[in-house]
Amino acid sequence: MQHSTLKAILKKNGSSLTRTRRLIFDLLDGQDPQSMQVLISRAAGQLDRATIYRTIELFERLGIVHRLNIGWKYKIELSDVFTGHHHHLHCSKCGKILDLPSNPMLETMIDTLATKAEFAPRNHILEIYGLCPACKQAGSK
Amino acid sequence: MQHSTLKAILKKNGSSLTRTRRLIFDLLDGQDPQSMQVLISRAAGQLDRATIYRTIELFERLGIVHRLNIGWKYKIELSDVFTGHHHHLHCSKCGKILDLPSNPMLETMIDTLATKAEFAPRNHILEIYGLCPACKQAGSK
DNA sequence: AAATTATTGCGACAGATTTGCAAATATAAT
DNA sequence: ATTATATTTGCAAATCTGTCGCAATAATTT
Ligand SMILES: [Mn+2]
Ligand SMILES: [Mn+2]
Ligand SMILES: [Zn+2]
Ligand SMILES: [Zn+2]
Repeated sequence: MQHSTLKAILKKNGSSLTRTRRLIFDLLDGQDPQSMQVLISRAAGQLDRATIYRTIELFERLGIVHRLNIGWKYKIELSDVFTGHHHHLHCSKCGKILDLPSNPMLETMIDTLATKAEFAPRNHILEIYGLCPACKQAGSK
Repeated sequence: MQHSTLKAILKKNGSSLTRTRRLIFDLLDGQDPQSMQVLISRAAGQLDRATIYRTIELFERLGIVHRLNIGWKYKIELSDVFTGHHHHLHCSKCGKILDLPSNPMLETMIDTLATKAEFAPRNHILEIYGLCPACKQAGSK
């Protein structure tokens, strides 16, 4: 639904919005973070593996997506530009990843702490691990 | 310098502190987070690749080390037990990784926000990206 | 010391990511 | 619209990363 923004970002960097790129964007839009393997299999028959890697690399370079590490592997999700800034709650039991909307107090505190350390913060990633509501329930029976 | 703590953790889990394990621990002690490739090359001639992977896996399982997300790779550092809980400031320019000591207010706020979302937080990772003091200076000349 | 158990090295291997290059597409110039 | 130019994609091969089975070594127990 944000193809115009996507196109603008690409154009600004001298690239164009091709069928391939729209397809990959759509695979990510509105979904949980996706692994490369899932993206590759969802695009099977339409796109080559190498193209997907190259496109994700391009998207990351232009700030369209970013990578999240999940244990050993990583997953891809659209960047804050498309989703709004948020953090993640990772359930250690069922593996689900929930979004935690950003909180102004928290954001301010993070920037303040970094600044006090003479650092110039630009952005950050906060991943919280624990039990999701469902698994927390199940555990306390 | 914390070989006794290391030995205790290993013993508690039915493993022993071998020369190999002490060597890998020492490669991590006091250093910035290390990539597997660096660990492997630093131990070249002394330890096999497979042994290093197996040892890091063991260390992680026992909470001796943990993995850190750096872009789409990861690096290893000693866990909070040895370093104290802290976060990281990543310089986007020179690549340096600085430690940011944990702050009680921040920790509380993170746990509170997760709890409000019906989640049971156990731990978290906060990585801040931006410019380190040196690069910030250089940029504003 | 002998027996038992844990640890390590050494291939071989499977999966993930990258690369070179030719074919296909898109964009710019007649 | 056609031709020239630059970008993008697919395909196959190469490389890198992490894993596994198994025999050799080292540590622990009897
Ligand atoms: Mn998200
Ligand atoms: Mn650190
Ligand atoms: Zn869960
Ligand atoms: Zn720097």
